[in-house]
Amino acid sequence: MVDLLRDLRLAIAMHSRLDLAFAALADPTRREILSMLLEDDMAVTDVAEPFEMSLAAISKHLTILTRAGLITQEKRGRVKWCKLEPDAMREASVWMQGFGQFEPVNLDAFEAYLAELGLATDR
Amino acid sequence: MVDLLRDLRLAIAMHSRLDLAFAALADPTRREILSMLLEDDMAVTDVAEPFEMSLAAISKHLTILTRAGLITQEKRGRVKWCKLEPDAMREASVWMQGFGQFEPVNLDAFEAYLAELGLATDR
DNA sequence: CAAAAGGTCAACCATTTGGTTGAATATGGC
DNA sequence: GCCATATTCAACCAAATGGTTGACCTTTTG
Repeated sequence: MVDLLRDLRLAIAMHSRLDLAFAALADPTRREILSMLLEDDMAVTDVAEPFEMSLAAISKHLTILTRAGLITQEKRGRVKWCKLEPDAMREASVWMQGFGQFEPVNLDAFEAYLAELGLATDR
Repeated sequence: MVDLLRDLRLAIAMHSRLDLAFAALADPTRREILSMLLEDDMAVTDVAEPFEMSLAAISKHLTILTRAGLITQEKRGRVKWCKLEPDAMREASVWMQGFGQFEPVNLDAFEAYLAELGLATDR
């Protein structure tokens, strides 16, 4: 009975974590931000720079990414640094891989994909 | 120049396709439906049966999954069959795998994960 | 100390989302 | 032909989302 409740809680928690991750990934601005952070950690202002929306909007996006566990933010002085947290994507990735065995993807393919995106990610 | 436009269109299309896929995956009901379809193709009514929401609501969820390309629907007689389309998840999976090399996930792990979900997916 | 820089907060707004209900549109069975 | 079954459509609703602006707080710099 206790186990049942624990499993239920776990299931609910799992659901909501996947909810947060996928919902965070559903927005192109946020995916773009993640791509940027792939290259290096960045300050909030620098993350915002290439976008045409307000700093406040980007700040919100970063909060959503943080709550989803996809990035972490650490304040040093007056600057808040954003850091990619690739582990958080693993859970979602595991969930997805249950649907057909995708052959392990090599980085080359991913880079080719990024290159193909071109304008959108080329920075 | 033509190539530039083509790439731009491609980038936009790519974005929206990923948007649709991730947004579709962000809802627990829809993920649950995908899990169900993992076992077998199902009619809309049968998909709706375990859920506590209206048939119309499930019908909408199925439309969203279809537009995201995650399932296909084929009408035979008065019954509309829903079929998992695992390939559609590959693109999103590829995108995600760019963020850290996840070791190839074995099915056992996924089944263990499903088992752990227990109540939510045990049918 | 005063001013500038880095971020967030709060209030607001339009749009989208996820659900409902009741009517409508096939299709199948008797 | 008629009724039940399978599914969608349309109108509606509450809540969430993604954006804005202006005020605010904190830290650095001159």
